[in-house]
Amino acid sequence: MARPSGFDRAKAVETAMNEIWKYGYEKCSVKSLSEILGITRSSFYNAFGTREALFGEVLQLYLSQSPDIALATAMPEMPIKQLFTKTFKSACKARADDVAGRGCLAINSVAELCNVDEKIGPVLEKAVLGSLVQMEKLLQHGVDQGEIDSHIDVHATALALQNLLMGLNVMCKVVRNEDELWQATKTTLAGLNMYQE
Amino acid sequence: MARPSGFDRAKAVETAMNEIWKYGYEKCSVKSLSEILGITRSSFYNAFGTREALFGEVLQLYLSQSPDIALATAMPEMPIKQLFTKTFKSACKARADDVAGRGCLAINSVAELCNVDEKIGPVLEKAVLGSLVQMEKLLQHGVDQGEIDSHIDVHATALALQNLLMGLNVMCKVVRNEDELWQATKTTLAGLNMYQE
DNA sequence: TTAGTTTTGTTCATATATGTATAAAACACA
DNA sequence: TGTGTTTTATACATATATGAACAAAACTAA
Repeated sequence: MARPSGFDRAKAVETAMNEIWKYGYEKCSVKSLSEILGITRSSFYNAFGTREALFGEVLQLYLSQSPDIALATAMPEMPIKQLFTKTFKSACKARADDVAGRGCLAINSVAELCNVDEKIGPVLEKAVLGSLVQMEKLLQHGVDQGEIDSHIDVHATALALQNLLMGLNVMCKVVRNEDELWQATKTTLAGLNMYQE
Repeated sequence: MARPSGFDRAKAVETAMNEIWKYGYEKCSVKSLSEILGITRSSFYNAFGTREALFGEVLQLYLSQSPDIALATAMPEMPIKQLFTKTFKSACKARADDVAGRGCLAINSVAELCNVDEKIGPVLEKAVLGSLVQMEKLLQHGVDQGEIDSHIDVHATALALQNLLMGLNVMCKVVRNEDELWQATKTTLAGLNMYQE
């Protein structure tokens, strides 16, 4: 028994995501976000609490549909090298396909907010380190399966792959062409002996 | 025959650089910058014209003293692989040594402003693409000298190296440890067959 | 010392920003 | 049809933001 909200909260988060993705967190004030969502600041504060809290929701939504979400699979069906190859390739495509050249919301935010914003910084850090751990797990799985050479340094290779992914997500802001993004990525993947169509 | 400035302009640019490096461009308003420089906004506008113009000067200063400036050498004395190895290693050290974890001002700005700010975006883009071209030149030089295998794809390798550099400059915001940064970098460099102590 | 020029201080104008407080409206359920 | 709860609207308070305009101060070189 309460008055229902006059707008779709889930859609609002998605709209906010696209706005923050395009312009960055700092540029998106409560005022500007409220205007784009078509609600008053009053409703904004009521629905989301703070801008920072909304960002948390936005980040979760973003991560759940980012191009590299495929790597989050607990136990992949595919061979690991194929999984990496396929995922990185589709990331290149996704980045190049974005005509606005927004890059990666998460990585943009890391660059903008890590070691700057006391609240959001650690959240982003955790996401990156989580991805790194996952890379390591996948590699170890590949080693265990006999697919990947057991002599490799799993941790170092995971760091290299994470670095490749982050680099790609910045590079794509400048290199807008899928072929070149893929050339950079494929060359590195192959060098790490992780390339397999 | 004119009243001299009451502050050191060059030092002011350096102070502004450190401020923007730490907090990012958008967070540094003319008001906050003026306060840190110890001048009035009036003097700020008089001395620098606009915030954007100041950023141009800041970027130039930053680039002239960034860890990877060594790559800008027209004709290096050192073997190319050694040059890459040494430069990337010192970049890892510089990033890890920064207790504030500011990362790279240029890359932070690329993430923040490319495809967002109409004026500054293209300037940053040009800097990145310039660096890429320089990578390619160095590689070609290495090939010409017989140091580097002539079968490599010079363009693709340059893209991979540029990607490595950009990745490192974001990674370092989260991975604050020199050893791990270097592991990531060394592994990739070695994979690209560009590692040589 | 004065004339010319630049720097600096102050004010004006307008817009944005965050967050709170209070009142009005709208709805669901009993 | 009330009643209670939440949403939405409006207002308040305060701080920041940009940039222009104009006056005052400070300096140099003739």
